[in-house]
Parts: sequence; structure tokens; C-alpha cells
Amino acid sequence: MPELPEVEVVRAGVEPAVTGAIVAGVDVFDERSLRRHDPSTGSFARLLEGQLVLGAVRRGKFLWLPLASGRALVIHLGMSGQVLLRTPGDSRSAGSAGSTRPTGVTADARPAQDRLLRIRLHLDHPVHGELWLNFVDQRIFGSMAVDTMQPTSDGLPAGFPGAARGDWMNLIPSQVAHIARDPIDTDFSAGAFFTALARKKTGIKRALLDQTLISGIGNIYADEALFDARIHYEQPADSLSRAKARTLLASVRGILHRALAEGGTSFDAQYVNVNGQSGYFAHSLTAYGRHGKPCLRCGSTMVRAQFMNRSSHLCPRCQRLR
DNA sequence: CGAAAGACCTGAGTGC
DNA sequence: TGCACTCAGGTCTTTC
Repeated sequence: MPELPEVEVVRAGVEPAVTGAIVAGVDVFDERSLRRHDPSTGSFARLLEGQLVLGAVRRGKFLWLPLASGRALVIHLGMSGQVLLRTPGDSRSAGSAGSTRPTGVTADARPAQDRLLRIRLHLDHPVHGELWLNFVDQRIFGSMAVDTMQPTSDGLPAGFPGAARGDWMNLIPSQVAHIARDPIDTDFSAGAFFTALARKKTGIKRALLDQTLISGIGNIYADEALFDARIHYEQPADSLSRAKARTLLASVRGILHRALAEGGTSFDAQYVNVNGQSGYFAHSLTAYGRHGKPCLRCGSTMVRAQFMNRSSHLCPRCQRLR
């Protein structure tokens, strides 16, 4: 379940391979992965073919590749999306259409990525040569789309652009414009976030998951941050003192930075393999999935509660509703 | 208008 | 072996 750290690993991984590359071709194997693409603006493939890729930018869980046309390829991984860079013909290259397969090997014996490959971009890079950018997604909550760009509302850089620089930095894809800055964005406004919290009567976890208030946080890191800050997930957002809100934001940032430091090691220059599941479980989690186990702080038995059709993990002693 | 609920999705895992 | 069922949850849409 890719959240901000996992998406940043993807961004950092694809950046050197896509920046300066030309999109030589596009294969759409499953139209459902284009749910966020507005066909009235043109065909997804035609808007990409021949385009020069200028960089790789991320805000929260949204990732986009600015194009020379002034548009951008927007990528969201959803629940199960992966972006995999491959060299054409590589035996590890999942999903090569019509690939030769030893007789007797059934379709079901293919790697899962083969069956779940939804979109492929053929890239031609001046240094790295021909590359495949494979979009693999089991649950199809993720998507790709070519979107128009608009100036950011605050006139500041739209997201984290890595090393590349250009006029596109202060432009944001239209479908991402409503997403708040994430807490590791240098232009993130803590004051605006606290003010927004003070106006919300809803539970603090729901507020943390509201991407229009603060972006990049999903169910896992929300549970981790609330555990770290010793706040009950149903604590009304407007009931938090300013000091408690500061503590929570510090917890969020600490956890995201720690996860980033761990996830960043999996990148291989030649072979970007971003596996959301394994990368995610590699993190040292203190709350998520630990129901039934002792709290690492006080030893009480951690519990799991139903929340918004998903789970919340907490220590009933450390995280009391006040 | 804000808040909550529902829809979208499929593979892995489980119980019978 | 196979079938029905449950679970995972990010974001957009619909409803209250």
C-alpha cells in the first residue's frame, strides 16, 4: 500500500531513467487503468507518443512526469500499483506481449506481474537507451492519465522535483491541484494545517487521511503517527491543543522520514524494482498490524478497531479518548 | 455545506 | 478439489 515514502522511492527511481527520454510508444493492456484520463482532451497514447519527458515530480501520493507539450503524465499507484523499469528483452521483464515461453508452462505459471501489467511505455533515453516503463496494478485503484497543467495556487513549486529544474516546476496537473502539500514539502504550512484541524470536528485520523488537509498519509502511517503521539484515532480534530497538534505533526514527519531512509536503499540504477508490499513490510512498524501483541511502550495488548471500512491499530492504554 | 457512506477493484487467504 | 466468502484500502462520487 504505497504511501508517501513508497511513492518517493518510485519517483527517485524513475527520475534518472525518464528525464530526457522520448516516449517512443505506448501499450495500454487494460483501459481501466486510464480511469483518471479524460478522453475528451485526446487519446492517452497519442498525447504521449513522441513527447520529451522533463522530470519526475511528487506531491503526497501523486507522481507526475512533465512533458514538453506542457501537459504531464499523472501516475497514482492506488493500493497495489507498481512502476517497474525494464530493459526490453530482459528475462525479468514481466509481461512482454507474445513472449516466448517454454512449452508446458501455463499462463498461470507466469509471474504475477505478467498478468497484472496494465500499461507499458516504451522510452528512448539518450544515455540509457531503450527502456520499458511497466505499470503493474493488481486492484486497479491506481491509474495513469495525461493531464493539463495549471499554476499552483500559491505560486510556489508544485511538489518535490528531485534534481531537475524547469519552467514546469510551478505548474501542477489539474487533477492534483486540490491535493494539499505533504508534510515533508519545504513549502508545507504547519500553521495552515493547524488552522484546518481546528475547524474539523471529525476524528483526527479521518483528518490525517484527508488529502486536502495534508497529503501523503495513508492508513498505515496514520496509525503509526497516532501511536507515536499517543492520540486516539477518534479524538475530534478540533479538540487537539496547538501543542498536541505540533506533537502529532512531528510524529508524522519523523515516521515519514524514517520510512524514506529505509525505503531509499532498495533502488538499483539498472533495475528499479519497487514492490510496495515488501518495501512496506520492511519498515519497523510499531502499531499497524500489531493487534494482540504487547505495546512497545507500556506492554498493554494492542487492539484493532473497525474504522471507515478499514482497520485502526492502537494501544488502549497509551491512546485514550479524552 | 461538511460529513459520512458507497463504489470501484482483484488476488490471497480461509473455512467447509 | 472447489466453492463461497472475507479482507486489504486510496480516492472519487453520491447521499444525507
